Amino acid sequence: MIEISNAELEVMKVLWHEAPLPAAAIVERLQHTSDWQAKTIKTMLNRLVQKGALDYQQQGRAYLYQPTIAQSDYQRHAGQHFVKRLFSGKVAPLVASFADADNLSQDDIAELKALLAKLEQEQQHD
Amino acid sequence: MIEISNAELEVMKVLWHEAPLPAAAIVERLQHTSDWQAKTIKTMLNRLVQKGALDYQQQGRAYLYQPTIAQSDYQRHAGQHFVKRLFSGKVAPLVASFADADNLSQDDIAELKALLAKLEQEQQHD
DNA sequence: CAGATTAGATTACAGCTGTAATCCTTATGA
DNA sequence: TCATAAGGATTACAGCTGTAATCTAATCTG
Repeated sequence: MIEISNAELEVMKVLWHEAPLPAAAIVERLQHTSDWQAKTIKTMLNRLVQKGALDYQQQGRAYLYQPTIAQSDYQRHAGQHFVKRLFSGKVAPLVASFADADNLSQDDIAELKALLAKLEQEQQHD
Repeated sequence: MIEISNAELEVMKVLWHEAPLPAAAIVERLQHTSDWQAKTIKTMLNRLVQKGALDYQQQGRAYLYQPTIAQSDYQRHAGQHFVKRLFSGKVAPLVASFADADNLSQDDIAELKALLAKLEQEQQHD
């Protein structure tokens, strides 16, 4: 899987939210949430294209960029990788660490319960 | 929080498992699970000391290394950080992505259910 | 048409990382 | 005692990353 650095990820997020976009639009969106220079963002667009995480179509003189990887695919992959690295591949201890950090709201708990219920449901139908 | 790189983390894991240890013992343990040269491992010990993730006591001519950070603290911190970066801080979607990847065993599901039950229990007592 | 602006391409440069090798000092075995 | 081994300290070096600046070609503007 393609390795995407921290800064590059911010660019990917913009395009996962809306694509394709020209560089100018990406720059504009990122300047709301970061203090990167336009040149910096261009560099990252270049690197992401070189890595194969983005591709583009030419539109006039400019490019329209878009992701080659779905956000959900990237999230799934990176999640597996992270949890393997730090939690021996088990997600439950990570959730427990969120609880320890008081970072599980009532909503989060409800969401997890619903998810587990759904999984058991599916289990029944196997 | 101290940044620990991938390779450095493998060294930390050895010492989280057992500490303090002299470099020789760390090298010996890592050579079972990696193909790093002893010199490479020494470099990482050095860097980890410089970063403040390890400290040591001198024992004769050698050092006895030990972590300055508990594994659970590092896990909690890194977990928060990762989930914030990729899942907007919500852990439930990460768990869902594990389910999508068929990476939630019956045991994992049971563990999560137990955890949620315990959290609700605690909730009652607030 | 000439100068200014703009798009992307190329270059820059320091710090971190992976992966060692070399250096220096001290202990140790022949 | 003398060479060697063993510890740690220092140095190496390429690739990745963050953060741009410069270069070049095209376009817009007056």
